[in-house]
Amino acid sequence: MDIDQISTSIKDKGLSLTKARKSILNVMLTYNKPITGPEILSKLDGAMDESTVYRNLGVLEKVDIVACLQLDKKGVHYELKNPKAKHHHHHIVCNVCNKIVCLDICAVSGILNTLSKNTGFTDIQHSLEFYGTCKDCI
Amino acid sequence: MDIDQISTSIKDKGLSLTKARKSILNVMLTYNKPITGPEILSKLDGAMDESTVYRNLGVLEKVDIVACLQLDKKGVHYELKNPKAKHHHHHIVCNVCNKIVCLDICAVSGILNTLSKNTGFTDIQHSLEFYGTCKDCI
DNA sequence: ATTTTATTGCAAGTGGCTTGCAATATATAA
DNA sequence: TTATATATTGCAAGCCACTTGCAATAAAAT
Repeated sequence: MDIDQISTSIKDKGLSLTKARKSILNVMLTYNKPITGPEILSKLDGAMDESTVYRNLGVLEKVDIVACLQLDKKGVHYELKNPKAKHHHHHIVCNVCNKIVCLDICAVSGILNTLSKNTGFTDIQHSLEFYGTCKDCI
Repeated sequence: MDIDQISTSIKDKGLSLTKARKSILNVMLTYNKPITGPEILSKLDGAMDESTVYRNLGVLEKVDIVACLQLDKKGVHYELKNPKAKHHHHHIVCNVCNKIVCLDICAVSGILNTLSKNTGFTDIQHSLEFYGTCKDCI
């Protein structure tokens, strides 16, 4: 995934391709794993106002270019969604160094029908995150 | 579970049984599902300082009397842990009315060994929450 | 090139906690 | 039971991660 693909995607969604949006997306591309708002801000190093960053994360989330995830005590993280591949995935986070690893398994989707039958809930999504100690931190 | 059981549990853990702690726990017992800090404060209606509430939630969490969970955009929630029964469980939250239902299934524990083998992480915990539309909100 | 519409920066504000500290309540020892 | 030690509380202030209103500016449409 590169900035041109994403630029195209942005225009496809009917959004303007602004300098601010390009910078934010470049930071996220370079970082290449879930990143927090404050981390983005610090990488931009004053080049852009806080409100602009958060407003853009909001619109990019709404048009499905970025996803937003809560990593328990580690707080809100944003990550680029891959428009081609299936995006649904989970993470495992090191409790010591906060390293985040994306996983390609989802053990949960199989039970959604049962869950829906048992609870009466419909249109069910889920969030599943793992925490532990990575091998560098033992 | 009642306030006397919890009081005993508090003393067992070497904590003082103060008026503040009793009030907070009573609110949580009455509410009987995950509750946020601001919700607790509002039910206490000025009877106690904010800092006292959060400090106590912190110590009660540390001694495993309450658990703290992140419900994505719904924020941090606290719930009483049941000292007798196994406490590990997950929730399903209505996106419309925010109703929270506790579940007794965990589809995930089975894969922890595989996950550990694949990632090298050890001591793995997980958080798994479901979101959807409950049948009252369709 | 000009108008329309969307986006930005600035400044101020908000919500959900957290911290330092002196006053007070609870526990322990006498 | 009272005195001393320790833990907890309220208050005031502060902090972090956003959010909002608004006028200035940039991007898109004509």
